[in-house]
Amino acid sequence: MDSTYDPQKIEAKWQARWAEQKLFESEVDSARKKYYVLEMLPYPSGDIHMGHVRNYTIGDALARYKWMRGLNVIHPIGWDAFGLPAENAAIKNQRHPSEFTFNHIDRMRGQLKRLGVSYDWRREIATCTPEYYRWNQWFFIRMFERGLAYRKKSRVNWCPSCATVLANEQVVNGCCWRHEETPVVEREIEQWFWKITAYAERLLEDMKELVQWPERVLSMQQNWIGKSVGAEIAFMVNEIEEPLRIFTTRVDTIFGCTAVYLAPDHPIVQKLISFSEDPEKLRREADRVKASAIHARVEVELEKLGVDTGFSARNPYNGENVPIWIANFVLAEYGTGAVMAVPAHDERDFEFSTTFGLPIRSVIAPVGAGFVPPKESTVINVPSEAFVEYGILFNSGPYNGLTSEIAIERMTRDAETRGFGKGTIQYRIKDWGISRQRYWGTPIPIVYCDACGMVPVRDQDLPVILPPDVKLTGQGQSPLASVPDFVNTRCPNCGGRARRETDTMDTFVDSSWYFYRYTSPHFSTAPIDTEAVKYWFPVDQYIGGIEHAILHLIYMRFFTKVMQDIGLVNFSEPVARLFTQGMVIKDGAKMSKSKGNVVDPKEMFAKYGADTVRLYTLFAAPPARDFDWSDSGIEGATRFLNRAYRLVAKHASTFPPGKADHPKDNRRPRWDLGQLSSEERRLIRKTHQTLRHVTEDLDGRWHFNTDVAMAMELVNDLSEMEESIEAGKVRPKILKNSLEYLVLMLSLFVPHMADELWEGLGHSEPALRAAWPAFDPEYAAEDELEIPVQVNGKLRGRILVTVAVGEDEIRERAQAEEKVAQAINGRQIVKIIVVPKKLVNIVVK
RNA sequence: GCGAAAGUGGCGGAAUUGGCAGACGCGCCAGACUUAGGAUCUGGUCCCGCAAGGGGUGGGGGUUCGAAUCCCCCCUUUCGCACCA
Repeated sequence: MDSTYDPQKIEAKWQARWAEQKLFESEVDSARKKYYVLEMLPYPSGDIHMGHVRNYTIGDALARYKWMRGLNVIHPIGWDAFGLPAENAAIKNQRHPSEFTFNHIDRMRGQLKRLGVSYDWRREIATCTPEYYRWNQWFFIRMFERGLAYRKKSRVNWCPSCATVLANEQVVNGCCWRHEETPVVEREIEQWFWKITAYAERLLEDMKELVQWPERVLSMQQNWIGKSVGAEIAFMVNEIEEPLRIFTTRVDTIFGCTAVYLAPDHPIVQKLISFSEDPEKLRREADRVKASAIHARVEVELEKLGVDTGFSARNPYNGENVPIWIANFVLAEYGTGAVMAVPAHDERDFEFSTTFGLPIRSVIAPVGAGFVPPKESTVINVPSEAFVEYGILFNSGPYNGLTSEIAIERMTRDAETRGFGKGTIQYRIKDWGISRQRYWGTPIPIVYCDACGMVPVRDQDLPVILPPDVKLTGQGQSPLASVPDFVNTRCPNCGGRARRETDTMDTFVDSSWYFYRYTSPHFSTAPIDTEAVKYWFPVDQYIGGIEHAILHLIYMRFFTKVMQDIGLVNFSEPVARLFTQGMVIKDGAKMSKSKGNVVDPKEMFAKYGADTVRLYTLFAAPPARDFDWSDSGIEGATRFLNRAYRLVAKHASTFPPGKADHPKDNRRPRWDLGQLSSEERRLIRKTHQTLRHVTEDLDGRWHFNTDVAMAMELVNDLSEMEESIEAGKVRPKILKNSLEYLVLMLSLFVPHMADELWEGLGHSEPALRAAWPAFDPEYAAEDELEIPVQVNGKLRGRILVTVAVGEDEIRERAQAEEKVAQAINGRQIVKIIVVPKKLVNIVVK
């Protein structure tokens, strides 16, 4: 072993050896307990960035720890390889997207190997290969068969300059991201949807199982699904005798209804216009309201705007006629697209009514305010603001005096028995639109036949291969439509002439089930090998960025529920524990090319080595928080590694050579603390304290920065003890034991350097094959701890006590009593209460 | 506006359940070794004070022998949702 640290040499050596020894390869083994560590698969953008480094370093530390704890660990990686950037690059350079994609994968794979992450590379997948995407198509067909995949007309963002469809993310301030001057227009085209709304309730319900997910992610998902319980009530439009359904969560306020508002896009609007006395005028005004609503998607704050249609609707509860307005703030896509206006008890209605001079009628009184409801039911109050809480009903006919809760229940029931309404549940979540008018994605396996209609491709004809020769222009609709050989086909049903669907799937489909595929990446008769999934699932730990809190992490849950219904899996949630790491920022902003604050991992590997980059990444901040990169901070990390390496290497050379393989179980040498020199005691204590900290932290808290800090302290202590060690005050056996434990701990964070040192200490196998040593509570106890002493409840200073944590409380007490007796010289002790590490409470006479 | 999280030195951050605030590292200061230092090593580094001592965890109040930690009010920041009826 060299006496100085040469990361480039060491890292190349160990990466080669790990691969040679197949160190990270694992197989189903029902005799052993498994552990599935998963990190979110990267998009092959060309080079890994610091966010990747952080993500994979966290996962790697965990995987290595679980391995050393004796678990059968699966730790896979793959590529989210379809998507827009490759297609855009292809358009620009007139090359094929696969060329970019596979080039990028090769580069990034090399960089991940350079980082030394413990992946089982045999399980690598790329979602753009037919072997993978054929199963996307298989899932599509299963969805189609179950009525979960359907087609409907839907709005898309269309850039007139590009002459193509834009994803929502490509719309910037209402304009195209490539043509900042060109406003995006809406177009209606037929698109495929997956009925995730059918699973809304289960997605909510099963959150109960996700006890190890961050609260933040769950509340974001809950918000996104947006369940609200309410009622649909039909008002009758008097002039055309047609019912108009509104949705409300507050049917108890309906006696305070003074108008009905329609969304500008509500279907009945056109009808009202045509029946209007002055259709031209109403149309003009309706268009004006509509235009302001569209404008609102760009603006932050929308000024409320509306127009009275001149029509009126009958409130079924009290027979009262109220005007029908078109209002710009009513959403067509939520509920029924029509709402009742209760200005006294809704802030938006209140604002609208005061602006347009509509009447305001209170019908709910605050509970317990000593409020006496007015006897006259015609009284119109004019409050200064909307009262939106639940309360007691008045001015509400037969429902007067009821609480809101009871009234909602009873009024909903009455609506049902009298036939003008019903209780309903609304969700904010919408069906998942999966069609993309793009080339670089999974072809949708549907054929259109004039005779048979929409027919799914037969399973045995999958995959529908993405044709390689396509002229990508970025203009017009789906590129696949321009390939006659692809489009023209035979109907799977009748054999007649037919056309293929030319849209491709959203890439979120790819990432919704990729982690199943890792367990049997080459399985050829089904998307997954159910035996392998049975063994490896659920994912024990999933690690990734918070930016996927909603889309990916909901789609993934949805997919698993569908798979459960198909009978592919026998559980409903795929991920037991989720961890969302913070972002990597520099100079106060997220690293990005446009900001010019990017730190390239490649350069860091070349300058410092992978271990230094890993150590710094873990040390600079707890993984859950954002991490602010500092160029001088990493210098500290490399300094530490140099020091640690030299220290261990120097001592290692003094130990007699010989076979000294670490035991496969976690037995450890034991010493009688009383027989040791104080230096030996100090070293053993520090070592076991560090071990305890690191062990407990990896088992749950995940503040790896403090683990690294503890390891630094241990190295600092060893340096300070250098003279005593040279003077022979610490026996080699004890010193070597401490150094070994130090190296095993370091192997989680800086595996290459640790393996080099581990070998230097006489071990023939990598540290990963060693058992994680158990800390000894007695050794890990604080030595001579200073503890506050209270006498009769008053603080009386501090004493030094030896406290053992855990097991033997008697010993703690005996020692404490003796010392305390000395401390309070001679007074009679009635009672002593010892709280280890915290407080000695003494009662004296 | 609603919801969530967070406010600790010059900086990143420590302080498992209330118990020595500032671990560990960066930076800075001084020194050693050096032709040299952006290498390495040693010492110092919350504030006031020569010192004894006192003050100090966004601000104000409270509970407690004891509060960065628990409770109430206020301020600030970040993130998510933003007319969802």
